Formats: sequence, structure tokens, C-alpha cells
Amino acid sequence: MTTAVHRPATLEDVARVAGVSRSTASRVIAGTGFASPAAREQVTAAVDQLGYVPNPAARALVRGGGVRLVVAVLGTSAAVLDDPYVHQVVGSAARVCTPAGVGVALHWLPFGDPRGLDQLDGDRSVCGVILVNTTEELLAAVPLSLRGRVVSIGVGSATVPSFDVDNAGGAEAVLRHLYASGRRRIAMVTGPRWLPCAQRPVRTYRHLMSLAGLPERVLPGDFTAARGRVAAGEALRRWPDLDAIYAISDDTALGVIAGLRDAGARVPGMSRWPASTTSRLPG
Amino acid sequence: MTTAVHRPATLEDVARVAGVSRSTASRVIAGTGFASPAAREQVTAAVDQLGYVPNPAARALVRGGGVRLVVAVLGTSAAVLDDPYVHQVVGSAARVCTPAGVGVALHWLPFGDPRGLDQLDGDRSVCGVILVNTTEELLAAVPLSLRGRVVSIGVGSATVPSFDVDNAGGAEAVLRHLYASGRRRIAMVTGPRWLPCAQRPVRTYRHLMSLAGLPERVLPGDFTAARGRVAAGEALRRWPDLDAIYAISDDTALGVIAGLRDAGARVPGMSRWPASTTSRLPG
DNA sequence: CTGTTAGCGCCTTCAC
DNA sequence: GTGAAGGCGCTAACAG
Repeated sequence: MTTAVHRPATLEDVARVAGVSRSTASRVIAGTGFASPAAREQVTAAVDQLGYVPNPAARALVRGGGVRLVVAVLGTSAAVLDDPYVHQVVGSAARVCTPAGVGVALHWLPFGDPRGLDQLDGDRSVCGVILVNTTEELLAAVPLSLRGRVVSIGVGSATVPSFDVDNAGGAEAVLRHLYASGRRRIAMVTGPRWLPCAQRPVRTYRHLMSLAGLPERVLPGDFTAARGRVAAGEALRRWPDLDAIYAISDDTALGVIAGLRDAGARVPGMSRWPASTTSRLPG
Repeated sequence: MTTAVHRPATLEDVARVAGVSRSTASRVIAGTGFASPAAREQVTAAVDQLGYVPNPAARALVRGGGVRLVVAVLGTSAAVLDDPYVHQVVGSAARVCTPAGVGVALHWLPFGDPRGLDQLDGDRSVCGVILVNTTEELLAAVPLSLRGRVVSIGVGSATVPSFDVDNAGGAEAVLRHLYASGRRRIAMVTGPRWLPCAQRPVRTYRHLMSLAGLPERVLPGDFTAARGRVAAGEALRRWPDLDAIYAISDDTALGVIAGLRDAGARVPGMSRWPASTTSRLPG
């Protein structure tokens, strides 16, 4: 029955209501240190009577921990931050961090400018960093004081642990599928040249094509739909007999599909259709 | 040339190096209050000599502001937090909040349980809330002390401002496109029944179908791919002459495509093909 | 214009 | 077992 303006409860309030000191309240709430069953009882009662929620900011301040996990994405422009893949990383991170009172931030690391990371390690509110689109150069630019708080998706190093999805396996599955459905003239739109972990699917592609005695047709991409669209046109021009395009990243694949439609090709199938049949939105 | 362990610089350090007091340093850094050009100069020099970054947690603590923006998603299960749409909201929010030192958190609001919001308003570290999948009930459950810090995507109220995309317009564009490409037996897989803003495209669909003298074929969906897949099968069973399915949400659309392929239908086109031609992954 | 003085909410030694 | 005291890094009044 709070009558006044509902000011969020503080530890002080809890302690007062529970009839104990702040220290005791803190101990039972943080679950650290000793407390008599009686005190414990009082405090927990007070907590949910007041709807008390510890303030992560204050907690982080005194503990020296941070309140933000940074997803740092290397790219040639800030547009990388709009990539669905990045969004998925951020979303998953947010979900995991929320119960711990940790928020997620999104940083663009300009390609070729290692100072971005220096800024992060001067920030006491950062408790961890996830590197996306990691290169060897980026790994080398990780400040010492950030070690132990950084992980990488893709390539890692002795001081930066890494994890990744099975790029090669995925590529193999897709290509075997295309082969099984009869495709024999398969082009590939790659990821950026400078990204190490994007080379794995390319190697797999080259390997499988050579195994099957099929021609290698590689077009450089950059994970964007725009590039996929253009690449599709190039592919059709260079290799008119194409019967499949393997594009890395969902965005690129959608761009490729758009590009194929632009050119009047049918997807799936890649056989041309009469231009007049091409659907278009009403003006 | 720091030799010792690189402890992140504090305002105190900056003030000492600049030869001024903490207050002065604070003023020029926060850009608030007066400061002589000379002092300003000293301080900024010290700042980037030390690589100083203000601590958002400490700042939030004293200012009474928060350090986290919460994206709160209403849904029947925690799985809603994995939705690509939610990820996009979180990603965009993170991008915007990062420069302000604000992190993003992701909360699931169990459908029919309004207490989730109460917890948020007891949390001093929360500076704002974005409601996703908002219903009237949810709007009514927004605590008074949260007013002014909450916005909604979709429906809003007198105290909760809202914004939204043009659902109806999007639906109309898609349906006109299908019509223009010759489709006349178009089914629709909807969003959840309980979500107000998901009803708009349904109304548009019904309206346009009746305008064109076409049959209404509506199947309930829930934004998931799984439901889309099942719905596609149902649609084919109930209306074997179908020549298009309009699905709301990308996930649902992908599920529908998968369901159509399960049933041996061709996409795009929706004409059946010989089952033997159906591609499948190699074991 | 600048420095001094109080805290923000919480945790963590310390005595008791 | 418990309380009192100090401080995390920063800003917002105040005096000078």
C-alpha cells in the first residue's frame, strides 16, 4: 500500500523494513556472507513487499564490473551494423545478458583503424567484447588490458578465444544438395576477401568442384544484398549456361535472387523466361 | 607512455593531469556549465592523452538515469525472443543507444501475466522500455511510474506513445502484386489473433479479396516458421486449387515455402511437380 | 569562472 | 552473526 510517488526501493528501504542493517540486507540479497535464518526471512519478505530490484549500475560501480557487453563489428562502413547476422548476435547476447543486469552495445570498428578497440578498454562500463568479422590484424590490435574479456566469432588467437559455426560443413551440404538435384554449372558469390573465416566455404567450393570435375566460377561478394544483385548479373553475363548460384549470407542470396529476376531468369531453376512474364509491382 | 598496469583512467586522473579540479574537468567533459578556454584546452588534452572514457554506470548512478533500454516482448513463450523481427528491433536499438552509453536488454513478457512490467519499473537501471507485440491489456498494465519511459510498437494509448510500420500498405502492395501476376486463389497465413496490429493486414486482405470478387481463405498463424509449414499443408488440403499464399512475417513465409515443398508443390508457381523430382539433401 | 562539499546505491573490509 | 564506516566514479549544488 504505497501512497506516495512510487520511488523505486533501495537497499536502505529494504533494510529498514526488515529491521536490519544495510550490510545484512546486502548479504542475503547478494547471497554472499552469513545471515541468520531469521534475518534472511525478514529481508526476503521486505524485498518482495517493496518490489525491490538491485541497481546493476550501483552494483557494477562498487564491484568494478561492467554493465555492458559490446558487440564489435569490423567492416568498411557503419552499414555492417544493419546486417541480419549482426542483429542475431546482438539479440542472442541481449537475451543471455539480461538476467545478469547486463546490457548490450553495438560498435562499428572501421576496417583498418585499430583505435576502436582502445576506446573500449578505457571504458569501465564494458564487461566484455564479442568480435565479429575478426581478422588477424584485429586480433593483434586487442589491447592487453582487454585480454580475458574478449572473444571472437571466427578466427581466434592465443589470447582471444574464439568460436564459430561449421562454415565448411554448411557449404558442403549446400553444394551436395545442388549437385544431387542435377546442377553442374554452379557459381559462387563469396564473402569479403579480407575475412578469414569466409574463405573456408570458398575452399570447400573449389575442392568439391574440382573433385566433381566441374568448372570453378567465383565472384567476390561482401555479405550485402546490393552486391549479390550485381554479382548475379555479372555471373549471367560471364557464364550464360549457369544453372545455380551459391551465395554466402542470406542477404547476398536474396540479392542474387533479385538480380536473377532482373535478368529474367527463373528462380529456382535458373532457366530464362519470357521478359513479358516478369512480375512487377503496380505503379 | 603508461608503464604500470593500464588501469582505466578516471575523472580524477584527468583533473590531476590537466591541473584542475574534478568539477572543472567534469564540466568540460560533460559539456555542461562554464569553463575557461584555457581549462577546456588542458582538460581535452588530458582526456585523449589518457584515453579517458567516462563511466556510464557512475554517471547514471548520480544522475538518476539508467544504463539499459529494455525491449520487452509479449508472447506465449520465451521463444518469441528468437524472432528475427525482435532481433532487428534489438539491433537497431543497440546501435542508437551505444553512443549514449546505454545498453539494450531483452525481456520476455509472458502472455496474460502483467507482472513482468512491474519488475521493470522497480529497476533503477532501466531508462526506457520498448513494447513489442503490444496488446490493449499490456498497455493497461503499464505501471504509472513507468509512464514517459515507455513506447510501443503497434498500438499505443494516451500515456504510451506508439509507432508502427504501414502494415496495411505493405499487405496491399503484396496482394496487388500477386493479382497482377495472375493469381486468383490466394490464401493468407495471419499473425497471432491476439495481436491488434496484426489484424490490419488481415482486414486489407479481406477487403481486397472482396473487391476483386475472390474467395477469402484465411489460416491463423503465430509468426513462426513451424506454424507456417503446417499451415501450408492445411491450405493445400482445404483448397487444392490454390495458386498463392500470402504469409505475414518472414519466418512464417519461409515455413510456408518449406511446407509447400513437403507437399511437392513448386515455389514460386505452386503447380505440383512429380514427387520424384523433389530435391533432397544427401544422407 | 573555479574549487569544495555532498551524496547517488551498493558492497566490503573491519570491529563488535 | 551483525552493524558501522569507507569508497567505487561521477555530478550537482554551493561558496569563493
